[in-house]
Amino acid sequence: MPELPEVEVICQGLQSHLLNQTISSVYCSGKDLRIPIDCVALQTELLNSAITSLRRRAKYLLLKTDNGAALIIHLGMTGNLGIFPAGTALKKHDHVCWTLGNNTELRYNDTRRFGSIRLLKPETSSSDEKAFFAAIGPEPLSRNCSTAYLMQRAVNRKQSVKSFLMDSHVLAGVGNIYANETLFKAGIHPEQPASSLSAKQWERVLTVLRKTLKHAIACGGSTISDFVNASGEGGYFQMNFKIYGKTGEPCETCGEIVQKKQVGGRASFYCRKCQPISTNTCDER
DNA sequence: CAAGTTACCTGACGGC
DNA sequence: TGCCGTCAGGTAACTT
Repeated sequence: MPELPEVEVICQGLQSHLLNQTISSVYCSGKDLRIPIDCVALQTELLNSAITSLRRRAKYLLLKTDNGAALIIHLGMTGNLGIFPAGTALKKHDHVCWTLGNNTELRYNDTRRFGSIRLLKPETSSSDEKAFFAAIGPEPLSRNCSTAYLMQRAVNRKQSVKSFLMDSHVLAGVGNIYANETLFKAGIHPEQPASSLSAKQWERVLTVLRKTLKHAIACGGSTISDFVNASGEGGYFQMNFKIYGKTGEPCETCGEIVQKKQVGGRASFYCRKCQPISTNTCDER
């Protein structure tokens, strides 16, 4: 479910509920996520420490406590974090629950268990954090992501531009929905090789991507099936989808029927007229 | 080494 | 009603 905008919305929504709260107990369902959960370690490292910060990097949430420990949380496809009154009934697929000092609980719910919760111990959390995030590409909304950077990374890459945009080692936080939307608005076919885009096209991709991500964050993210923010409210950016999930419908721009095709193993939606497969070799480069 | 494929897991949906 | 196949927002290990 969650791509950069959804994780950002959750992060912002949780801030006021979590900051300065002391963790008084930790519950685990016993089922593992994508990586095993060490419940004993979660208890020993976090108990009676206070949450000092929460921020997003890529699709990860980084939560730090005053004893120097940290959690790196990923929501996978169906993960979510929410605040609930302490003691109320757990829901199906609630896998980790942190009781906080103000009589509330932070709960991690994840139907498919594709998410992950990594615990960084106080002694090594700083270097572990750096190492973990070093492998991930720059934030598309930050200044250190530029047209020049994307062009340079795309040199000699025969891979489709869509897979390239979704590669977390290249760019942080871009998933299937926003890759589809961005390429539609930029007028670029998802299967065009990354190395074949002109400077002008890369500029358009980055501009459109940033605009789309910001718009989605402002809308509270996209709700497909079950996404909700920390207060249990869905986002409404899905109302603004131009191409994602529109198979068989007329293109909003030109009326051509929207196509669906697997690209890099992921469902890809595009308009044949608005996103022509360009074999531009030298003219625009 | 780059790029494509598969596995991880549950649930919703459509066809029969 | 139910059984079966297909599909789903992500990531990383594996294969080619």
